[in-house]
Amino acid sequence: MESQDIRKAGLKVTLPRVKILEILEILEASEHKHVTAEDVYRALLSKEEEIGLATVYRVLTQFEAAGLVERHHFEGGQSVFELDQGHHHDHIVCLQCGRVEEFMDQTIEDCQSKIAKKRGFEISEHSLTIYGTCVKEKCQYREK
Amino acid sequence: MESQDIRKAGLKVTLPRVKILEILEILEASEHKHVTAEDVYRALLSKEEEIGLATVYRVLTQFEAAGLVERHHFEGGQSVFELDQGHHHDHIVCLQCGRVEEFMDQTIEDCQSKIAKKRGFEISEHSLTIYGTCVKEKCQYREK
DNA sequence: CTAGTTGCAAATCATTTGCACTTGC
DNA sequence: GCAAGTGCAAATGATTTGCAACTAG
Repeated sequence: MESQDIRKAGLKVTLPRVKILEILEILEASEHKHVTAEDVYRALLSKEEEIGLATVYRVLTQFEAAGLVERHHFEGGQSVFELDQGHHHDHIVCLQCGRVEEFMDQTIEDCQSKIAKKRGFEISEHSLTIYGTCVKEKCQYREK
Repeated sequence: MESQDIRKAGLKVTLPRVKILEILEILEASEHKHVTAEDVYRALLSKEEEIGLATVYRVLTQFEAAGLVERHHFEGGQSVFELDQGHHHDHIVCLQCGRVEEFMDQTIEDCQSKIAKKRGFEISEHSLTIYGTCVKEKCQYREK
């Protein structure tokens, strides 16, 4: 019941918010869970929902602040959002097809903590993204 | 002699290009070698150089293509440039004062290659940035 | 009822581009 | 001399904001 999450975030349970969270949850289960605000907006349109792009941006930003959603800045301008799955992970992005895979490597995490500690930095977050080209078999869908 | 680098990049040796490269070289030696296009533009203005912001953007982009300069996308919108020092490194950024330190960890690099290989990705580049707060003693200059 | 939300249009910010005017080579 | 480069103003694209009209609690 996603309305609980919205309420818990201190936000009113409104149609736009419910619909947007719904979209994100559907995408979460798909191959294509990393989306731009524009993507969400188009998904809403295709479901006949009359929700403005400005609202999509506002809601995604509020969801981010509430920890429901994560925002990433991959190469290429637009912000990319995904539902917060609770567990940290990094990304590997195919520059040809845009496909995004997730990974998490404890050795890397540990190294980062060590580096930060050695330099007297208190880590608040970090972002690691590998860009490359994925194998032909997987690199099929050429979107955008 | 920086004009050599410009010529080698297949670009005409013009005043704006020389001046911009000069600025970047001076900054390179300083504590503050990661700069926005706007920063470079202001540095030029303070040296009485009449160079337009559009040109700064154009030149930085050309320098990037030529491998003279690296462009990073830290949090906060603007692109950040630095002279290409020839050796890869990652960044650790203080969210309070904006200070940037560089680091490079072979273990992390190796892990990344391993991960990419396992997933059939051919790495073309990667970006790792740690965000945090640095120790009080170093976190002095509150710029911008 | 009323503070929080939304939609829309206009504003903003970083960056890019069109074009007439220079300037290296 | 002429292609390449520049300045400026206008265009762009992503995101944000002002504000009057709505709606959840």
